[in-house]
Amino acid sequence: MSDLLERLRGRGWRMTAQRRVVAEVLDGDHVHLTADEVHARAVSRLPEISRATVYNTLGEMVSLGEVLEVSTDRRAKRYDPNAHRPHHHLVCARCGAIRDVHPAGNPLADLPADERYGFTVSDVEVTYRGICPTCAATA
Amino acid sequence: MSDLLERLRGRGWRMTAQRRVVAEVLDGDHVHLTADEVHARAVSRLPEISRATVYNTLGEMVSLGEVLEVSTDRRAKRYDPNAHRPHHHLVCARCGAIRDVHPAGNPLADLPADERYGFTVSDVEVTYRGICPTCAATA
DNA sequence: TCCTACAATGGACAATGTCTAAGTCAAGCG
DNA sequence: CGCTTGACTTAGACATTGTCCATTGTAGGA
Repeated sequence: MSDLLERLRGRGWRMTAQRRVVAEVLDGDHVHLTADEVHARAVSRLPEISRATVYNTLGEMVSLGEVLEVSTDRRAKRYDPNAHRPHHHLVCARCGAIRDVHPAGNPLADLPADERYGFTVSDVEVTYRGICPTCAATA
Repeated sequence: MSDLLERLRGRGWRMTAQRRVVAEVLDGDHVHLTADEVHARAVSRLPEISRATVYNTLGEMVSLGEVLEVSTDRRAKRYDPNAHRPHHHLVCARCGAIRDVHPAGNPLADLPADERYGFTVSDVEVTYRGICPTCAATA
């Protein structure tokens, strides 16, 4: 049984077949799926699930802090079930493949006070870009 | 006369009224405009300019490396004429305001070899998020 | 089992960006 | 200066991603 599903259940979520399927798809393999990819996989298990429900469910999981939204390009948002280990992302500029990475150092500390313009800075997001080995081989 | 315009001219660009207007709008004040905002401002100087031309022109300036594309949210891409000074961005989570910032340190060096998964990493993009003073005041 | 509030549905709508076919024009050339 | 030509512009259709809403369905408690 899925950890993600367990955590959601423990928060008093009303459990429905749709929500179960979305959680299972997300938790299944730790790739970073788009909402439409989640929908496609969910449909194969529960054919009548609607697109709106998938969007709603993903949005709720993000609000609950159980799933992270990742936007590495200007295309679709991606959903990352690995919300409880802070991490950043490494993206292939050619094929869009994404890996979680854990850089050393704390970029938040690297932003001096005189570069904060009075903002209350609470979060930082780091995206590394490059070419993955597969794309490099077929260059 | 605009620096940006000068640089573009020096690259053998065919100079048209439309391209001139787009370059002037971008270079005018160093905010980070969306494509549609650029279009709106361009229209006020050259009423018959089309949306497609603005998109095309911005895309060409990005390809030439004279302008940077910035995607800080899921909404529109923004265009940053400050392409020749490397920098990162600080974004207000509430109103979307963007400031250029220059953090200390080099995040590229913070990614150890065993976290690179064979990628050739060439670039890193850092987005700080927080609340700007204006939004904090009206909270 | 029945109720009721919460969830799901599907289809319209919105925002952003891309493409295409046809017309227009900048700039080099004679 | 006036052609010629191919690059540029245009308008609008189309694509993608995401949101909204009114209606229908259902989980879970009494």
